[in-house]
Amino acid sequence: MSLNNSILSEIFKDVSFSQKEINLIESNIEKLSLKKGSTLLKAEEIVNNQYYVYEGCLRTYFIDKSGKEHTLQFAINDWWISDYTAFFTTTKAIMNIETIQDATLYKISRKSMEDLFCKIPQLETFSRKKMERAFVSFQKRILASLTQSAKERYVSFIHTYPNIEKNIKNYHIASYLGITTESLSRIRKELTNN
Amino acid sequence: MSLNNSILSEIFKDVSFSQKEINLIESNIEKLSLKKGSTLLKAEEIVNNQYYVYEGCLRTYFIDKSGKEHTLQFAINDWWISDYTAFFTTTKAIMNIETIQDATLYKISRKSMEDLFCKIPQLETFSRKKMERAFVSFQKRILASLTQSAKERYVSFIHTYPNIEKNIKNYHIASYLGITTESLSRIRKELTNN
DNA sequence: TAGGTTTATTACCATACATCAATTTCTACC
DNA sequence: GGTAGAAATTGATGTATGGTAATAAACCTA
Repeated sequence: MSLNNSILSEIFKDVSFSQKEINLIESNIEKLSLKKGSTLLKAEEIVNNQYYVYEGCLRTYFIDKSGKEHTLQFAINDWWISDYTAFFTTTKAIMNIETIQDATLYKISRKSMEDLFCKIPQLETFSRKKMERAFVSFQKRILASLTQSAKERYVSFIHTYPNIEKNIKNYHIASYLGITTESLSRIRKELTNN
Repeated sequence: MSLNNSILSEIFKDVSFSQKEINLIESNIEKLSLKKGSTLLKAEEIVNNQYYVYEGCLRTYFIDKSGKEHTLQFAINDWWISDYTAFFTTTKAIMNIETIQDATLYKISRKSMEDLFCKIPQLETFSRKKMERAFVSFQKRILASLTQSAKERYVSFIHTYPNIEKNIKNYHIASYLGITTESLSRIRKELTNN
C-alpha cells in the first residue's frame, strides 16, 4: 500500500505501469524485514511465495542425508529467491533459505503472480525474461562444474560476486563451490602465495 | 504450411489455437530432417533459432581449451534444444549441437517467437512455463553435482533417461556426468558385480 | 579488554577420479 | 561372415580434493 512507483520499477525493471496497475500490484505484494540469521524457508514446508531482495544477503541451501549443507544460490540486491523447484511444481520445499545479512524483501505469492500475469501481460513477459536470465546463469554454473577445477571456480566466483564475498563466510562459499572449507582454505593460501 | 493441428498441439502442449493462429504459427515454423552425425550448431555461430525435437536424439556440448568435450544436454522427443545462453543474450554460440540419431526437428527463430508472443499471449505463457521446467531440471542437476558421487549420478541418469541410454555412447554419458569414459566403465563394472 | 565461541588454517593421511597405455569387444560395411 | 576402425574395458599409477584432528585467528559480547 505504501509502495511507490520507484520501488515497483526497481522490482519490475523496464516495465512501466498505469496508476491502476500500480495499485493492483501493491495490493499483492508485501514488504518484509528480516534480521541476519533468520530462516525464511525450511525444507518440507509448502512454498507459495517468491521474494525480491531489496537489500541484504540470503542463501538457499540443501541439507543432504549426512547433514552436510550445500549452497545452491546466494541472493543480494535485485535478485529473486525461493525454492523454485517447489514453487513451480507445487511440491514441498527441499531447500532452506536463511538471511546472511539483515534483509529487506518483497514477497509475492504464486497465486498473485498468476493473477497479475492475466491482468498485466507485461508482467508475464518480465517473468519469462527473468527465467531466461536465471536459466543462463544456471547453465553457466553447470558448465563450470564440468570444466573447471575448484581453484578456477573460486577465482571466477570472487570475480562474479566481488561484493558478496565481504558478507559471507568462507564455508558458505565452499558449500557453493562444492568443496570443503579445508580445501577452500588451501586454495586461498595458494592464491595469496602467487 | 503442411503442419497440422495435431503436431502443433504436440509442440505447444496444453495450448489450443484458432485456425487463424494455426496458420500464423505454421508460417513461422520450419520442419527439418537431419541424419545422425549432422551438426546443427557450431561454436562461434550466431544463434537465431531454437528447435523442437519431434524425434531422434541430439546433444549440446562444449569444447574446452584442451579440446575435451563436455555434454551439457541431451534432447529427445518433446525436448527443445539450442545454445540458450547465446539465443537469449544474442551473443555468439559457445556450444555445439549434433545429432546422435536421425532426427526430425521443428525450427523457430527468436524473431518469430517474439512476434508470436505479442499476437498469441498463450504462447508466452507456454514459453514461461517451459523455462520454469528447464530451470527446475538444471537446478536438480546442480544439486546432484554438489551432493552426489559419480556412481550415484550415473545411477540416477539411467533411471531418468532409460530410453536415451540405448541410443548414445558411453563416452557421451561420461562427458555429461563430468567423468572420463574409463571411470564410467569402472562404475558400470561395479554395478553389474553387485 | 577479557573470555568464550565461531570460523579459518594447517598437517597428515585417505579416497575418488584422472591419466596413460594396452587390450578386448563391438559395429559397420565390403 | 570377415575385417578394419571405433568404443569399451582393464591395469598401473598420478593428482585433486576429502576427512579428521589439532591449532590459530577472528568475532562477539559482557
